[in-house]
Amino acid sequence: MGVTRSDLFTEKQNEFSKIAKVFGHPARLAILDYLLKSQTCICGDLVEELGLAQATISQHLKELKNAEIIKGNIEGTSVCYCINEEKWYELKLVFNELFDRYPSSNDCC
Amino acid sequence: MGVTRSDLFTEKQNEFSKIAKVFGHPARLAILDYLLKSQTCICGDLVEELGLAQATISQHLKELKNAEIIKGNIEGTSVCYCINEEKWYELKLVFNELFDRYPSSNDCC
DNA sequence: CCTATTCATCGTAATATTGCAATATATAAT
DNA sequence: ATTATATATTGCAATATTACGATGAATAGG
Repeated sequence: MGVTRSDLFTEKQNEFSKIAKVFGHPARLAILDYLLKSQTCICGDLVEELGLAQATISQHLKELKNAEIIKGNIEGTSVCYCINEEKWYELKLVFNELFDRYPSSNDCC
Repeated sequence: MGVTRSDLFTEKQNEFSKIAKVFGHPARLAILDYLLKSQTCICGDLVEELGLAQATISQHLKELKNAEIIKGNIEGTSVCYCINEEKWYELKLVFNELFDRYPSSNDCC
C-alpha cells in the first residue's frame, strides 16, 4: 500500500510523470525562474533569494540536477548552476507532444 | 516543518506547481492517455483498463477534475469523463510560456 | 597547518500522497 | 420495494516529500 504502482503503466507515462513531478514544487520553479532570468549562472545566492534554508535549497537543486534540468559546475568553493539547454528544448518538445494530442471532440460533456 | 512554504513564492509559481503536480503521477497520465485516445468519453472502463482499485481511480479522477483538466457528466448510474478542451489549450499555452523563456547562454556550465 | 566559506549529506519531524477495503450513495431494472 | 450496477467517500496503512539543524567535505586564503 502507498507505493506508486509503476509496473502498471507505460515507460513513457512513468518517465513523463517523473519529470512533471520535478516541476510540481514552487521552490523548484522559483529556482528555474531565477536561473532563466539571471545573466550569470548563480550558485548560493539562491539561498538568500528564496528564503529557504540552505539544506532545503540544496535538496531541490539535487532533484533538478537528477532530472537533468539543470547542470552544476564547481568553481572554487562555490557551485555554479545553470539550466541544461539541451534538456530544456527536449522538455519543450515532450510537453508539446502531449498537449498537441488534442482531445477528440465529443458530445457527452 | 514539512509544509511547503507557499508564502515564499509567487502566485504563478504556486499555481503552476499545483498543475504540474497533477501530471506528476503515471496513473493520471494513463487516464489522460485513455481519454485522449478514446472516441467516446469513457467512464468506469478505466478501472479494468488501468488495473488499479476502483477507489484509487476515483481519487485520481477527482484530482484531475479539481484541476479542471477533465470534466465529468453523470449518465444514469455511470459517469462520463472527458478532457476539458478549453483548459487543455490553456495548459498548452502556460507550459509553452515557461519553455519559451529560453535559458540565457552562459559560459560557466 | 589553521580558519573561513560554500555546498552536500545525514538524521529527523511534520505533512502529503498513494492505494485499498469497506461503506455510502444514487440510479436503473425488475 | 428490492436488487444490481456504478461511482464516491471514508478510514486506514505504507510510503514519499518537504524542511531544517547539525555535521561533513572540499577549497581558498592566510
